[in-house]
Amino acid sequence: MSVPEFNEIVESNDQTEARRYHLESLRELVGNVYPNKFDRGVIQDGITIISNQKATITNVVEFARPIKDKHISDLPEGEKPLDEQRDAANAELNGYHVRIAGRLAVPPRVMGKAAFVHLSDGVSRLQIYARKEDFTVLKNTGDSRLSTLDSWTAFGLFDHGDFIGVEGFLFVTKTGELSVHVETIRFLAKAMFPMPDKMHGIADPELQRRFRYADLIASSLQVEHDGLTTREVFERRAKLISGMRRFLDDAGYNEVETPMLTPKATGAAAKPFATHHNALDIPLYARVAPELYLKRLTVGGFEKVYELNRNFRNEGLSMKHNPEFTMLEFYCAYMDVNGMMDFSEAMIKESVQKATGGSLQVKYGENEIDFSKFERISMMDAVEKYALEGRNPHGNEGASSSSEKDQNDTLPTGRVSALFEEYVESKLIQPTFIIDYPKSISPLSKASPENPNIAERFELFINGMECANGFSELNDPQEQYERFVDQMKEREGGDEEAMVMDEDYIRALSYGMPPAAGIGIGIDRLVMLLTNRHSIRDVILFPHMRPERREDEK
RNA sequence: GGUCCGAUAGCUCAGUCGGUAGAGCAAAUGGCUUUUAACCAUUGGGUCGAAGGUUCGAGUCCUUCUCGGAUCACCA
Repeated sequence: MSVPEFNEIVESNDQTEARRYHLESLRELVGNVYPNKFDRGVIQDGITIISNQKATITNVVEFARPIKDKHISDLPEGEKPLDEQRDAANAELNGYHVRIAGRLAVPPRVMGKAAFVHLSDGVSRLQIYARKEDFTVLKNTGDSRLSTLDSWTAFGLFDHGDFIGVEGFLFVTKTGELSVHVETIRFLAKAMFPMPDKMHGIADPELQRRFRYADLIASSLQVEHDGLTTREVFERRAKLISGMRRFLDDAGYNEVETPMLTPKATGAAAKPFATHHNALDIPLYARVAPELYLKRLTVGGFEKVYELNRNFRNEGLSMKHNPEFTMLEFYCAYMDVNGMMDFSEAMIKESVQKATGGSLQVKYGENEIDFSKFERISMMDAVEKYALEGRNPHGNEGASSSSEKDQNDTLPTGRVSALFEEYVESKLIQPTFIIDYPKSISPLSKASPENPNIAERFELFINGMECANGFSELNDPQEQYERFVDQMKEREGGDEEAMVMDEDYIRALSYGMPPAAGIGIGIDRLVMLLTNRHSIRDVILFPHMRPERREDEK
């Protein structure tokens, strides 16, 4: 196997050569060009107010803003503050020393004997102002510092994207922008590659996903953008997930982790990834769902239990499908499907608000999705409402619609679910629970007490996408055994996705499982809705891509 | 897997009817001590995704391939 040269990875061109030259020149001036740490802080009168890890650029900007606003506020666009306003602000701001660190968010604007540049911590940016013969660069090897002349030379070797740490005092410029008047600078790390285009970021979706780090840099350095930046998408994703965790924790749920590598791929109708354990010499499968493990835990006495983690399905990729995706599954003892719909609706509403910053309405493409109300409609009624438009689902002209409900148990379920998938799903834009599923397509679900052919099961559709799936859990081991046998028959009949017999699960149910309801919520799809992203690959940091191939391997 | 679209400088993109390869940003050099998409001047930078074909001549037309996007079928 041939190992590529460093210069093949960091491709040599005029951009990288310039940066390489700057790096070597800096090494001669400051010694170690990749120092191990930099202490940050905000200091007044020699007393540290905000120290070290908390003194991000964002925190420093938030700290200084009210001080500036006291003297200069509501400045109209393009207007400069009055001299006396600025003097008053600076009289106070100059008393604060700050040590901040960040990435050069722009190429330095050097004007002969003074320079401006913005530093970014990924969220906020803060301008620094360095004046020739007015600051020094600290050496990173030894305790000494450069002469002011060498310091100015070193400053000229900083590139857009480098990391530096600076110490200085706060002030506002003539244009009213909060800035740091630099006294000392420490070089922290070099960017060998040029930064993404400041106006357009990374435009090619392949490169956005393949080089997500560069895409994230672009979203913090880009000057203007429409909608959420890539960074904001993943911040919103994190807020949704933490909102859900908090909601469940507060409701008394236990978070657990069940096996990712399982001897049997069960719990969902899906094709698994297969692997092999060498020491045990057995096949293992990446899990397709944690469902049966979580229900074993309800047998074991965890009345409320959840797992928020990845599932793996060896199926096609699409706008809505990634080989690994994140699912929240939870189970609650003594609850039925109706209680579960109530609870999960409340949970989704609250965590959507946490994610959006309070709003229950989000724009998704042409649609506005309103999370404030969730409709509930049976699959049969949905088919009548959206698909048949007056025709009856049996194909018998003249049958009245009132009699159709009574005939649910005699309907060919294949026809209903086919009609549903073909005509109804795409019309379910607003959050809608579809209820009353045919039992035959719900092998882990309990039957309705009113109708033995209907499963107490629901799926939540939003913008035509299935976002959640829940039911009253089947806890009769004998019936579960028979359902597994039926599944195995379908498997033998050629259905690769039909479930396999899980003997230990039957054994677990035979110890007694309380009545319970459960749900699985597709987190990625929910994040798509909340961030107006139309491909699941845009809400997964590192989605699956074909591996890169080098020229000599082709 | 089917269909449609795309790949040109480090980045974002033009490139007309087949006739000398272009711009902005970025880079380099010089100027500028409150700029902010800094500005002014100068300079360098190209295997036009790959291979083959048609042609006097191909970024442009044709074929095949690679990668990506959109869309359809299966999956959540």
